[in-house]
Amino acid sequence: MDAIRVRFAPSPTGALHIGGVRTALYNYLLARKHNGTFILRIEDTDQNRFVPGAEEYIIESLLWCGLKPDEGPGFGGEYGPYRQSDRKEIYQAQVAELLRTGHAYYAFDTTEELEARREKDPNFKYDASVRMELKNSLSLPSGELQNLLDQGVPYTVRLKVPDNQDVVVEDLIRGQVHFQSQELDDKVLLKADGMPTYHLANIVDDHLMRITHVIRGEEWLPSTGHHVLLYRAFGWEDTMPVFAHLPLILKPDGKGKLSKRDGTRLGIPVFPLSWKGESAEDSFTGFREFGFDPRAVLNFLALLGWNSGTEQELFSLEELTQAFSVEKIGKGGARFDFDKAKWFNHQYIQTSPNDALAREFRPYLETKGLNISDAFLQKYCGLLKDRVHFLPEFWDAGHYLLEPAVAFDPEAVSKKWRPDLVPAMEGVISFIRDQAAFEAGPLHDAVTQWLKDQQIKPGDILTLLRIALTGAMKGPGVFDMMELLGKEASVQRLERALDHFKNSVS
RNA sequence: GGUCCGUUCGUCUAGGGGUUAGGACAUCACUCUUUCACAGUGGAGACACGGGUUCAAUUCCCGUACGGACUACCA
Repeated sequence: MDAIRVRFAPSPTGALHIGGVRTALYNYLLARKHNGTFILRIEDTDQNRFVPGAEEYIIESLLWCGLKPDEGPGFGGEYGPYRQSDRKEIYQAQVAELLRTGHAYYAFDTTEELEARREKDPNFKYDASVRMELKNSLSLPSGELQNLLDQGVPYTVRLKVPDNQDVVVEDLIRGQVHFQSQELDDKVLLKADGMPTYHLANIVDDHLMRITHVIRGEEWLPSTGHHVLLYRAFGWEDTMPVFAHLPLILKPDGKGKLSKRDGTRLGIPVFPLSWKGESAEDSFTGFREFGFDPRAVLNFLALLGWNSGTEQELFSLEELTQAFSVEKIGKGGARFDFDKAKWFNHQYIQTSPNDALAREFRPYLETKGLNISDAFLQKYCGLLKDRVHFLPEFWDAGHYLLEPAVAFDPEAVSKKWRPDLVPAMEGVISFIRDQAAFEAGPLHDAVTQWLKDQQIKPGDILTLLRIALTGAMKGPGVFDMMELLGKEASVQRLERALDHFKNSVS
């Protein structure tokens, strides 16, 4: 087989949807698996929908996920330019060819005329059945055509869909899909502004860029018949890429495909990176800012509609590459399950080295104005990572260890504190103060032995020590926390807590 | 409306003519942890429906229902 060349071809009309990231991922995986080429192409042929910053956003998103294009705007490559707005002349030349061979024709119908037509007949389709009633180079007397062109009357170029052809698409995921050409309308190929439509541009570019596989969203399946016809019209059918249409990502609840609205509505990210739009309504929190590890995002996305056929759930990008195959992509839409995404991220946090976690968490700390040493923070992250799903939770789960003062939970205190425990508490604090080895293991052994010797019920005291350190009935092991805090800070906390306990009403 | 696509536990899915229909998330219980988590064990939980084909269908075929996408000079 020839070297595989795939492309991810987003349109810079705003933030890149998470479904787009999945499409990019599958393209990337296929390319990597076969030592092929992963190409980024920017489909910016709609000047009205162009959004400044969107292209940068797309690229930053891909890079954050680790999906670096081999070719694309800013990435080099022999088949550029990779931005469709820079390829205008190419499309126009190709359209001229189609016009010459009779596979396309000029159409002078205005948007208003067509709208009026659709209003009269909701089922109106610009196709062979009505072609001759409309204003185009097929229906116009030959002199009239030249006349209009000379006058500079705006026109579009449409595909002349042939009659009675069975168009077959071999889809890697769905098998054969048939279209009857008479059901297909004469799609606009070149718009009045001289820009190509998606249909024209994607065929021309895929051909010229020697794309071997088109992996794209299911929304393109209905127009794939047109695309095949276009390859035929150009005489490129023998090198036509193989198609694979991906199932959609569905809303977490209810019906329909996942939309950006669902993100705001449910308080979950649906974009890789945060995006600031014109309005608050058009601004979103990204997976990155939510505290996701890109590896978890990729892992989650990969399994949304695809699986290896084994029971493995956790995959590195390299493992995904090895295991991936387009044929194993499912056909049905996949519901976006945020709980699963959360679980994936938890897995990555649990297995991340403490220094990496500390490095990633530090920025959150700085927003709180706290300055904590690397050593402390690394140990801290190690102690807490089992109970954290997202990076920012490192704060919620253990902030009492980072802040000087502990806020005591009155309920916990009243549940565990009894005034007759004063001597035992004073005793254990002074015992702890006398310990030379301030490491969790030895400290644990020494204290529990001491409690035993003093005939004090460990349950009474250990929980109080915990409350003293954390303010509540939660958190890492008591002696782990003491080791982290060090003797001085630990004892100080214990003494302060005891004072607090004594003053509490019990 | 038309065209096209889809349908296995609540969710993501494995499987495939004869299986106790497997796993993961979520959920519940228990164990561990003198806390909370993590982890472990166990429970509950699915082949949309109707017809064929077949000795046998969840699996193949056809319908129906339901869902979705598309139906722009947007991608």
